[in-house]
Amino acid sequence: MSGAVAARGRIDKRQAILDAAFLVFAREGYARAGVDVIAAEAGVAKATVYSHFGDKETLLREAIAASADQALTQNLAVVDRLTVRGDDLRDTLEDVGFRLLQCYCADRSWALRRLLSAEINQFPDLLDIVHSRAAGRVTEALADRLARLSVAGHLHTPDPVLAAEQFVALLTGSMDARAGLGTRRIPHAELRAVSRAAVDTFLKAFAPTPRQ
Amino acid sequence: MSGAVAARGRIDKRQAILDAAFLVFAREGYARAGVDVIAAEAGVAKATVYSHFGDKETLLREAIAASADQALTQNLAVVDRLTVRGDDLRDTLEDVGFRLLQCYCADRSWALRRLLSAEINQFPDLLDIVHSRAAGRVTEALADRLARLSVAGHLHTPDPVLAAEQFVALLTGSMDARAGLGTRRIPHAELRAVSRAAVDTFLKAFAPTPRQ
DNA sequence: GTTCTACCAGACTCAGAAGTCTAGTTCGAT
DNA sequence: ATCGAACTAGACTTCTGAGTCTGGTAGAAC
Repeated sequence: MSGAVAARGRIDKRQAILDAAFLVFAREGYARAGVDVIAAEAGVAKATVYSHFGDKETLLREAIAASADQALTQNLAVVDRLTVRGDDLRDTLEDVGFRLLQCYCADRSWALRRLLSAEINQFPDLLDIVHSRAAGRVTEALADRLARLSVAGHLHTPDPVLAAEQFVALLTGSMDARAGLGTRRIPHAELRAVSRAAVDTFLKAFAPTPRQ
Repeated sequence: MSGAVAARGRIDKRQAILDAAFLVFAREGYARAGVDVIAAEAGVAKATVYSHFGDKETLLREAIAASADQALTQNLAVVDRLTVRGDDLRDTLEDVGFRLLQCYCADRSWALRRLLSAEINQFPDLLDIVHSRAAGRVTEALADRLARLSVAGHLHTPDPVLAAEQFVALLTGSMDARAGLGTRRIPHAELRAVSRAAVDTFLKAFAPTPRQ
């Protein structure tokens, strides 16, 4: 007699609540979001939400932390592809750039950044939650890869951290305007073009031999 | 007997309300912000706010529009400094970059971007209000200047719009992380360093003679 | 079978805030 | 002097939403 929703058993209600909470918080903002709406969206009673998380504020923090963890995982998986294979470095960079842009432009990524911007004044600790779990580490990991490429002679980056920052900047710098803060959908072809342009400029600045 | 506040007469209550509204909206977010708080901050009765703007939503739009206008003016004034004088182009670019960063990192700028991010889902038209008045036009104006510099032989930018986008990206790309979305204060020296690094990379990519 | 735990549906309390209304005040113009 | 427009202080209505509580159900452990 159990409905399709409850069929999975009693486990991972928690995860369902976190997902629904992030969705609703992102859509409506913290203040407008109703806990009853979140509960309904998660297919759960309001009291269950409170028994799991205590109050709305805690729910926000946990939902954001979970979302940041998820984003970090995806980003690191992309950065891991940046290895010195037999292929052309330019192609590899363009591919990694494109995939990073896909991560950056995912709905959940925009939602996370918007939500963070929105609530940073009320909950300053959200910054640390997200930064320790996502933003900072990606640049760091990227810097590691660039440093390796430098050592191997494929790049010339005296300051790998700066190079990583600028690579990410060239990729994502124009996306806020292009994507209307996530309200406009961007075609893959445009992401490829942006990545190509970014790699173009990046390699002009950091190619090992100052040729051409 | 009139207090110092009311001494200026009945005029420009409107502007005081707009300023206070932006301040409070930015600090608390649209939903949390109380119209009575805004009125108090503006040194005005709540009824006066309603007689001027009708409702809270209109007040938000007008406050954001006014703030965007202000930001645009400041940014354009900076871009106007990008001319081909006798000086070194690098110095000029670094100066313009530094000043653009100062605009970007002004409290009101962070507040505007955060507020826009926060309310973009509830009020999608805010995007057009701000974009038509600010973000888009700055890159445009910058592209014009870069095109001129190209024609004069000081730069090599086949696509001035792309070059302008990338210049801005190199400048501002790392500021979100550095400034903690505007919660951390950034020393001038760091802004100068970021500008120098950006111009470095920019010139490597777009200098007219592919020398060195 | 009993019991314990997690859950559900919904009623309930309480606080805060939008927007309205009233009565009185100040200022400029005629 | 007086009239009208803009303003003030604050009471008032109404609604929304956080968090609590109650009574009842389902499944798992024993």
